[in-house]
Amino acid sequence: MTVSAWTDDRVGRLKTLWIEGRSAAEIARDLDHGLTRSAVLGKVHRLGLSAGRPPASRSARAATGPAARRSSPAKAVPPPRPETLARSAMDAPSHGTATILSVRRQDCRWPYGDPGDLGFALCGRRVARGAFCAAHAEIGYRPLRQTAEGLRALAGLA
DNA sequence: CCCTGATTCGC
DNA sequence: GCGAATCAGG
Repeated sequence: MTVSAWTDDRVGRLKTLWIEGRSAAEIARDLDHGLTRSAVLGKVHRLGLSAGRPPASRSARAATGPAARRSSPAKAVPPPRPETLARSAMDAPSHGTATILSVRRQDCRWPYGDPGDLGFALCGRRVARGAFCAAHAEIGYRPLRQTAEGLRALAGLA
């Protein structure tokens, strides 16, 4: 019985992880099975997840590569990119509630203010990923699109 | 050189 | 549908 490597379970996890911004290689490792990052990428594309998802950091590679080099049958060009700011980034608190002494493992460590300042604080919301809450993780961890804009919004500036 | 995603194409 | 190979790029 040759069962497809892509069981509903794995596809589900793939979607989740991909949307979270995990890299293809990382997902391949997480899903286990002999899956390679190529397999993951291939599946991602077949699922149409890469269309408008996380550009990670690579600049949109428009048309250079095997495609352009070989034939390039006018491939689908990613048209709309509506998202302007990570939603959860907007949910970030305007100041912290934890301190260096009170912060626990499950408290977001995103810093507010100058560490040498009396009012220095850490975010303190529940950790979602790594050391940060969901909103701050989006800003602090690489696979973010508009990092600069996110920080700007967070700072309350325009 | 490590890594990233993107694309193609034989299977 | 699948994924290795290959690509451009950081």
